[in-house]
Amino acid sequence: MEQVLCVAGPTACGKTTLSIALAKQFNGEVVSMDSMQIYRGMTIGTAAPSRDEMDGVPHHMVGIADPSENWSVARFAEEAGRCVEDILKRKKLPILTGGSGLYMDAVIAGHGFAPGETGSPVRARLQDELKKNGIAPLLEELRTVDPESAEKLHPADEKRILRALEVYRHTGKTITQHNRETRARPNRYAPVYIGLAYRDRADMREQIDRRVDAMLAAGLLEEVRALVDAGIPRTATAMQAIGYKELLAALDGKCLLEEAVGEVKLRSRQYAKRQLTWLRRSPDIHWIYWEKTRDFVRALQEATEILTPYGLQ
RNA sequence: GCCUCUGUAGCUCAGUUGGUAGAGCAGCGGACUGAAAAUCCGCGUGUCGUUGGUUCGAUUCCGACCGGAGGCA
Repeated sequence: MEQVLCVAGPTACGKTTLSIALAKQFNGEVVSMDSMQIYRGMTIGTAAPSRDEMDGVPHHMVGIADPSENWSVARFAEEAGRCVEDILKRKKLPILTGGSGLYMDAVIAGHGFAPGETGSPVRARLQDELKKNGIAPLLEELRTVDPESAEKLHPADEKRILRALEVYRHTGKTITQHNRETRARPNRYAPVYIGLAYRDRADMREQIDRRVDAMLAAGLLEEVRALVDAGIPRTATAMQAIGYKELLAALDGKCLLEEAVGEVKLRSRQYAKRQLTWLRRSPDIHWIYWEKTRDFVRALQEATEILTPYGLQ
């Protein structure tokens, strides 16, 4: 099985910088594992690497989609999988870098997802039923066809209840069944994980705050305005990105700019916490911890030591 | 200076006709298989401003003091 290098970690922890250094040292190319960096015209708010930062290292899955398109994990994994294949074919090392844990897992597993998509008739129908009758009848329906998942899901978790029913209505097979089958299949790639994180939560918070301020100074507000002017609907998936939905509220006059900025910082650190929760369950990550500040020279050195036993050098 | 209001969790505030207190937000933890920067779940972390008094018992009642807001001068 072919090896890929993964750089994971919560937001604002230096994944981009480290992965570019690693790409240079190991003859690699970066494949972004980020649900929002795929959208064009959102470079400031998603902290997507600029040409300058890339420093000649080829990057994939960044700025490849129009913000009015609604992408999903499934579509992303398919496309990113192609990039990885292409890199391997050219005898280079794929470096999977990004903070969307589910996306990274999906690319490594390479299994595909059960059918269904945003805006499909089946999903629209389900949402309609939810709106009309509430979640209770739908949860009841799920209980009769897939008691296991009905048991596992919290009654308030409407999104997943709908999804479970969607899979069943599409295929006649339960999502429990589907998940069991895909989990049993071997992964498509052999990942080597490097995780970046701050030792101290307070230091991470400071870095996040600094970065949000830097984003504003770099013109985040103008970037958001440009998306609005381009006619991107407020309901677009891209507009759910942190930094965008909050500043949009300020542009709409629903709050002050400084309140919106505070909200961006808050949502960012809550996001970082969720990312850590996701990553903590994986025992295979080799963590590199920042003490107070980010020292990339030391991190690159540590990473190199971590990777040597895997035959990467 | 006098009068009125006010001081309870990190923040905004509820409450206890006297039996040491609880919401929202924040925070912390968890989940996650086609919206994932999304979505969902769990957890109260406290010298009840300080200090005397009354009382079996005071965060609650009374006094003084300290801080804050407003009014009158």
